[in-house]
Amino acid sequence: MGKRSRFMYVIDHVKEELTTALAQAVAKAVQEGSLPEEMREAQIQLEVPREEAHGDWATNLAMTSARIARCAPRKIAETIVQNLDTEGTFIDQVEIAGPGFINFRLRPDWLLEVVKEIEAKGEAYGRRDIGAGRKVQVEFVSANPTGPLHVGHGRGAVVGSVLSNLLEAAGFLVTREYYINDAGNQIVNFGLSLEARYFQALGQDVPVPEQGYHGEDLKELMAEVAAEKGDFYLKMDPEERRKALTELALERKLADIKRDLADFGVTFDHWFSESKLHAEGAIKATVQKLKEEGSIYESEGALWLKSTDYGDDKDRVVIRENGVPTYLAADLAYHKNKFERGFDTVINVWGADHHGYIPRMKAGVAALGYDPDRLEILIVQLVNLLRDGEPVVMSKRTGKLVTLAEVIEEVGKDAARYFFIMRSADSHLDFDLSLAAAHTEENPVFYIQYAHARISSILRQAQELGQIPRLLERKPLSDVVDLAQVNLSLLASEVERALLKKLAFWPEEVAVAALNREPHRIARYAHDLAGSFHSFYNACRVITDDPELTLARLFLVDATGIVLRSALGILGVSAPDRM
RNA sequence: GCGCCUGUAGCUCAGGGGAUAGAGCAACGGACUUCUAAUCCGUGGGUCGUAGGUUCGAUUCCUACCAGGCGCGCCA
Repeated sequence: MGKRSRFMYVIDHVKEELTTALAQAVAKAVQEGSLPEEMREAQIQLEVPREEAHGDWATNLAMTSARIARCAPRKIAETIVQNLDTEGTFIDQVEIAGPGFINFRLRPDWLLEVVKEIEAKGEAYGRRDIGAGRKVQVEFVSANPTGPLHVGHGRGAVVGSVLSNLLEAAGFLVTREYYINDAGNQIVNFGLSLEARYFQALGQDVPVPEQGYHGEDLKELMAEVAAEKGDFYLKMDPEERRKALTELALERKLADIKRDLADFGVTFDHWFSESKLHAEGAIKATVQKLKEEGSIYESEGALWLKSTDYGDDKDRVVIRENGVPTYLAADLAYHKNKFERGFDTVINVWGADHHGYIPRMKAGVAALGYDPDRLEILIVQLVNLLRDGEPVVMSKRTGKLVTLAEVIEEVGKDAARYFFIMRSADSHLDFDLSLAAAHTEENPVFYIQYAHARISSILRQAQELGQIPRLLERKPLSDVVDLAQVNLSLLASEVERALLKKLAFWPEEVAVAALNREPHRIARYAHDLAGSFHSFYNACRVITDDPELTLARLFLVDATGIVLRSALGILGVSAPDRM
């Protein structure tokens, strides 16, 4: 039952039964001549009706095929229903309603299978093989190492990290990558800024260049360097000096970034250096390849990519008049490198301020001979930082933003991660620091975590009272209690069934979220599941003097805990045992 | 001017070609001798930005317009 494949769940089994039954009914009706031949082509769509009264599942098949069958929807529905064979399936009742919906009600025991499945699979319940082992690279954050991470980077970091976890759960082989922009013009400016700060630290009045980096962090860093090394760099050749200072600063800034991200639960498999592309001649090779493809021309002394051939609205410079490659050139070399590494799909998580860059990047990939659909770009809208409902803008004259480290410090890792992922990526996010930091009331993170703490608490008490044997932390209850001896059909109340149904849909949720690249769905699911659990908790006492009922409910509680941990695990939010 | 995102309850947002549009917060009224009240139950609250179009059916898709955000470099 639902166990044909490792990744086929009760929910999939039910959907398949419905689809098969409908398809066979249509085929039979066509054969009898009561429906026209064209009906065989009809697509079968299943949906979960909003209204409980409309059953567990419904299909609009009769309505969508009314035109093709040249017949009134309700008439078609009747014909289909007459030919429906539900023998041996979970389908219990079928009715025609409204303009021609066919509504299905399932046998109540289908939900009990879900408990068995969750107990059998543990936290693997919900895993999918829709990725089928295909290799996906997710590139995210990739903030310039010339300054600290700020709040804006936080959202991209969480979206990328949760999306990666989600894709892994869906059966993709995921590589998480950070592209370090440690070359090019900005690094020249970075070096000049460092040099100026260094001189300043030694008491010389040298201004930071207009185009340079004015942040306090560099001032502090160079003050440290001056304190450690004194005037060591002063006597060096200026070019050597800037190079040395740049290398030292990049190393330290990158270490800071890695630490901040690690504190945020964000890790990477690869840190990819742009400078490596320059050093290895990859940029030259990429431009050469584009030339061979006929996508490069010369004009005004520069080399241009004919990106308009691939849908961009203007052509783009790749090699400047002065011979220096543009950022785009490096990025094209980088993406060529990605595809050469064998990724089937490459996903870039970008801030909304970079969305204008998409057409030229896609064009470049196409010009290099790769299918541009293999490059997906997930745009994450910008974050409005608030405190008590009031905007928190620039903090100082230099335009210094609130750093990610400060936010984590103020609201904690779990709350920060949840707030960054709770809205869809294309919605502009209001992040209210005071709300996220609130350890009481209206904080959704604690609402979810509290549900998990309650679950742990119940299981703890059941053990202390001797209702169940000692259980290893976070192991399924079925490890110590024989589930076959438990009467799960006692889980029959409305709240219990609502909770079971929520659990049944977890694999479906993982699939939909992964396919649509919508990690925020997992946050919503976790919140909904916690809500279903809280309602159950308040309506049903778990530990009672009725051992049979107690055991059945303990399994429901345990199964909820397992799924809640899976969802929180994907979100990278902790699941506490007490609060 | 052109492009991308957004416009849904007082606020923040889900949802989505279907049957009576949802959640959280805020407001109001209830529930702790019982496994954690960081919880639950109930009430009120909506021309789904505006106008057209496609469709058996549009809040959802298309077009135009209005409003907000972001972007339109031989910057990254």
